[in-house]
Amino acid sequence: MIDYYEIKSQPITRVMVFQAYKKVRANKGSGGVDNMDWEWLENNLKTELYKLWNRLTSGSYFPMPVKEVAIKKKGGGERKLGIPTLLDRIAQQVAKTHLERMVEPQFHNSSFGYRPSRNCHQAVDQACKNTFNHDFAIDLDIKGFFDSIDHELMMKAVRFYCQDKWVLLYVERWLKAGIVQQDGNHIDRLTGTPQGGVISPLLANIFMYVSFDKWMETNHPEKPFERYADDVVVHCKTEKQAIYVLKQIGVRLRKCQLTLHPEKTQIVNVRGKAEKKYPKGYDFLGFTIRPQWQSHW
DNA sequence: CGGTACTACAC
RNA sequence: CUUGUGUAGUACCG
Repeated sequence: MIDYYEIKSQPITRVMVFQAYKKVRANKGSGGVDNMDWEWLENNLKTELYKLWNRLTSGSYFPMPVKEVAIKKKGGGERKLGIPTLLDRIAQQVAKTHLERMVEPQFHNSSFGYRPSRNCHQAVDQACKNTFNHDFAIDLDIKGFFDSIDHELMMKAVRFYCQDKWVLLYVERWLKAGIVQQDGNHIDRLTGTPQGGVISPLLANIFMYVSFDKWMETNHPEKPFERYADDVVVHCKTEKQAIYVLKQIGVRLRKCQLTLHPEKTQIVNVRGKAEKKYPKGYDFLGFTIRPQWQSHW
């Protein structure tokens, strides 16, 4: 339990809630488990936003479970979305804006995904540059990234960068929020952050900053990399280094309860000394990167 | 500068 | 029915 006096040091204002409402509404996304739609919310806007603000500031805000929806991936698989209620998405937007302001300046320069003023072209551009003077690249991907994020480690990471009680309280509640499956069954969420949560991409970046970016900086500072969410390229000079670093990364990520995707993770030899053993190019963010040239599809 | 309506791509 | 973050483009309103 938390009381008003603990959280009023970083007050949530009604303006913040209204701005968040406008931002979330601009997506025109569908409703969550309560089936509330934008038309209804607009008709009851004053009372609903006031109620939400009041709950957020008092610490009595509890999110509803997320609505699970399976969508087809173009790769052929299935992706499980966890769709929060409209009001829960608005609440997340309030916290996301606040938390992002605190952590964003500290993020690694080689992190490109889900970040303001950054795009995949910058990541691909940097990958191309690093490919010129590094013969080997590790193209790695994390299996079920959003779904496997450990809650305790996630909270530890957030706590390190933000001490606002209300942020910590609600981030934990959003992580722990239940799931209502399409057949109507309620299940608990033990790991992961919902794919569909406004704050999830930011939480993912915080998690990977601690688990990977910062770890690379201290343990392999001479190896440049580019990270876009869970899609990473690490550059190495030699085959031996590539094998060793990949192994170390695997160990590190496992300590953070993450697993490398066995199919999508590979060592690439961009200049042909070991051309028999490794592929000589790799796909990154929709581009194919090879030694002399780069092509889109 | 603020807001709306679409489109496309990455994850 | 299908969510989210980010980027880019086009049109429009104040």
